[in-house]
Amino acid sequence: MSHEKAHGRVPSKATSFDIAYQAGVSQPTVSRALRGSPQVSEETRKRVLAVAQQLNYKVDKNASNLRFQHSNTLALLIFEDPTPDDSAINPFFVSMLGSVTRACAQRGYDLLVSFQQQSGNWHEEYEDSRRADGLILLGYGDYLQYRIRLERLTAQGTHFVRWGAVQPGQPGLSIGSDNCQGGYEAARHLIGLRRRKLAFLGGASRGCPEFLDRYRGFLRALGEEHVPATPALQVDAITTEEAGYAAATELLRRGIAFDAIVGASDLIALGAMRALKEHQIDVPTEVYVVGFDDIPAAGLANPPLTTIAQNTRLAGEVLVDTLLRQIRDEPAEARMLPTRLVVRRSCGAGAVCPDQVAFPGP
Amino acid sequence: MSHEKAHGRVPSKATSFDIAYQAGVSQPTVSRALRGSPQVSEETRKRVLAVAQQLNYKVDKNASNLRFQHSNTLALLIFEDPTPDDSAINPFFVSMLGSVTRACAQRGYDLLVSFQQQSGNWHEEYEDSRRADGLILLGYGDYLQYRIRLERLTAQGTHFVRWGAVQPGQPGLSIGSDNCQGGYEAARHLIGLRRRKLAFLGGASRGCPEFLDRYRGFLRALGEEHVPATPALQVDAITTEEAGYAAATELLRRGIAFDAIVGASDLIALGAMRALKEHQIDVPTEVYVVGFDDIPAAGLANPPLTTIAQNTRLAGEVLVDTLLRQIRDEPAEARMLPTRLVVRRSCGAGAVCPDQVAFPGP
DNA sequence: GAAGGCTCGGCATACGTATTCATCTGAAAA
DNA sequence: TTTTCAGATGAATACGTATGCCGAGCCTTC
Repeated sequence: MSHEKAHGRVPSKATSFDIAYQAGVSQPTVSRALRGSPQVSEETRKRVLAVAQQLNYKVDKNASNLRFQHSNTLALLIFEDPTPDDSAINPFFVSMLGSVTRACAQRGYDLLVSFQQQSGNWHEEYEDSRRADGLILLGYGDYLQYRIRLERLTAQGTHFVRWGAVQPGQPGLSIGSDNCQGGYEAARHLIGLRRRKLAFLGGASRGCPEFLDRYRGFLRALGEEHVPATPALQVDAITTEEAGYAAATELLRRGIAFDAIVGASDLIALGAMRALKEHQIDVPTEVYVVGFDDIPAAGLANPPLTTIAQNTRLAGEVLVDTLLRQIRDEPAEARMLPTRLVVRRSCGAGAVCPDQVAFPGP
Repeated sequence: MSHEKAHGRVPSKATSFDIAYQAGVSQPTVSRALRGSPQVSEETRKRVLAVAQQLNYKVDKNASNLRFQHSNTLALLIFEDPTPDDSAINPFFVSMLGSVTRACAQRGYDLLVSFQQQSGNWHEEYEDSRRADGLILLGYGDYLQYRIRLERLTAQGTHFVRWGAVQPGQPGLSIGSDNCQGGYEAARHLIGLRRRKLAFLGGASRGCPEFLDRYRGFLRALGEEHVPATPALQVDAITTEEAGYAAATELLRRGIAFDAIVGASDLIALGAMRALKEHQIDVPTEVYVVGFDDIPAAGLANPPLTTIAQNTRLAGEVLVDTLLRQIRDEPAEARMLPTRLVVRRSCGAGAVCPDQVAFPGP
C-alpha cells in the first residue's frame, strides 16, 4: 500500500489507478475488467478483481456519473402544507414512500427524498443539477397552483411523474387511484348493508380533485340504487383528523338523520368516529363508517375501520416504472389503479378481526 | 443559443463554458462569480449571474462533487425484519424519517433513503462509493448481529451514527432516547393514579436493549414506590400489534390480577387494547394502558393512548448534527434524549381530548 | 518616471472513470 | 518467410467544476 494510516485516519480511498498499478495493468483495463467488457481476458479480469477486492475498491459514483451524464438516482418530492412541526406526515404518503423506495432499490436506483414547501424553486433544483435523473411528485390536493411549474418542467424536458387525480390536459404524466370507483364501492357496500341515509365527509367543492372523484363515485352508486342523495349530508373537510372531527360535528349539528358516513380519507373518518363517540353514538351499532386510503391507523382503530384501500405497492412500482420509461425515451402513459374494499368492524363486520391484507403479494 | 430544440427535445444543459462564452469571460471566472469569490468584480459578477439565470444554468452536482471529493449527501439506512410486503413500516421510523429529512434539508444536505435487509453489503456501498458523506443507521432491536459490520465501518473510517440504545463499548456513536427514564415515568404515572398491579408487555429478556431499559426503568419506579413487582405480570413481545395482542392474551391466560399495562411500544399497547376489548375488559374503566413512542395511531386510537413520547424532532436534528460533526472532524459524542409523558384517555384522563403536542416547537 | 502593491481574470490542471482509437503480440493463412 | 487478422492492452481524451499560480493592468509613492 502506498501510504499507511496516520493519526488513526484511513488512507485515502483507492482509485482505479491504484488497482491498475497493483495488478500490473493500465487504468482503462481495470475499468473494463470491472464493467465486464469482453475485451479483457479472463486471466486479467481475475487478477484485477482480486486486487480490487483486497483494496476494498468501489467505483466513485461522482466520477462515474459525470462520465455517464446521469446520476442513477430518482428524487421523490413530497409536497405538504406548511406544518412546521416534524413528523406530521400524511400516513398515506408514508406508505407510498415505502413502496417507491423499494421499487427504486429493486431497479438499481437510489432515491433522494425531500419534503417541499409550496414555495421554493424545487422545480429546477434536482434534474437540472443532475442530482436526479427524474422526479416523482407526491402531494395531496390540487395542482392548479403547481400547474405553471409543471408546464415549465415539461418545457425544460425534465422527466417526472406525479401521483394524483388523472385528468385530461394535464402537463406531464399522472398515476392515481381510481377514486371514482373507490367512492362507488364504498357507497355500494353501505347500501348493500341496508343503509339508506349516507353522509359524505370531505371537500367535494374544494379544489381537491381526488375528493371530488370519490364523491362523484359515491353519488353514482346512490343513483344506481335509487337511494336519495341529500346535499345536506355532505360536509367539506381537508384531510386531517381534526377536520374530520369538525365536519362530523357540523353534520350532527344540522340534525338530519344519517346511518352511515363515508370519509374522503381515513383521517377524516377517524376524526368523525371521535366526534360520534363524544356524542354517545356507537359505531357500528348506530352508524357505519367507511374511510379511504387504508392507513395503518385504520386497522388499529377501535373499532377497526372499513376502508377503500389504495394499492400503494403497485402505485410505487408503476410510478417508478413510468418514470424510468420516460427517462429511457420509451412510450409511457398515465394510469388509473384499482382500489379495493377492506371490510372491518366499523361496518359491523363479524367479530373483532385482525387486520386484513388489502392486496396479496406478487 | 448554440443549437435549437430538435424533435421537441431540449438542448443539452448549459455548462459553465457556455456561460463564460456568453458573458465574455473565462470559465474559471464563471465558477468564481457563482461561488461568490471576492476575486471577481461586482460588475463581472452581475453579468455572469444574468447570463446564468437566462440560460437556466445549474451547477452540475456530479462534477462539483467530484472536484470537492464529497457528495453533500447523507444516507439514511433503515433496517427492518424481512417483511416483503410494502408499506408495513414501523410508524416510529416514519417519524424519524420525517425529522431527519427536514434536518438535512435545513443544513443543505440531500438525503438518500434506503431500506436494508439484514444481509446485503450496505456497509460498503454508500460512503465508499462517495454516494454519501455519512450514514445514519436506524433499526429497532439489537446490534449484536451488526456489531462486526459496525466495527468494520469504524475501521474503514466511515462516518456514521446510529439510533438506538446508548451502551458503553459500542463501535461508533449512538443517539437514543432515555428509555430507562421513559419506563420509569410510565410506571410513576400509573402508580400516581393509584394503580398497584402493573403488567409490562415487551421483550425484557430478548435481545432488544431499548425494551430492556424500559423495563428496568419500570422496575425502578416500582421499587421506589414500594410496589411489589410480579414477574408473572411481564410477557415478552416484539414490536408489532399482533405480538401485543398475543402477549396480552397470554397475560390474561395466566389469570393474575392486574390493573394497568405498560407496553414497550405503542404497537404492543394497541394490540393489548384489542385483546382486552375482546375479553370485555374496558379501558380505562378497568385497566389503564400506557404505550411508548407516540406514533400517530396512538392519538387516533379509541380510547386515545397515553404514551411516552420520544422527541423525534430533536432526534433527527441531533443525529444529523452529530454525523456532520464527525464528517467535519469535530468532536462528537453519544447522547441520550429526554422522553415525555403524553397523557390521554387510556389512563382515564378527563374528557375525550384531542391529540396533545408532545414537544413544543422551537 | 520607475518601482511596488493591489485588483482582477486567464491558463493550466486535478478530481476518477469510461470510451475511442491506435498499437502490439502471436498465430493462422498464403 | 511474409501477410493477415483477431485478440488484448495502452495512450489519449472527455465529462464539468474549482483552484493555485501567474500575468496584465492600474494606482500610488518617492
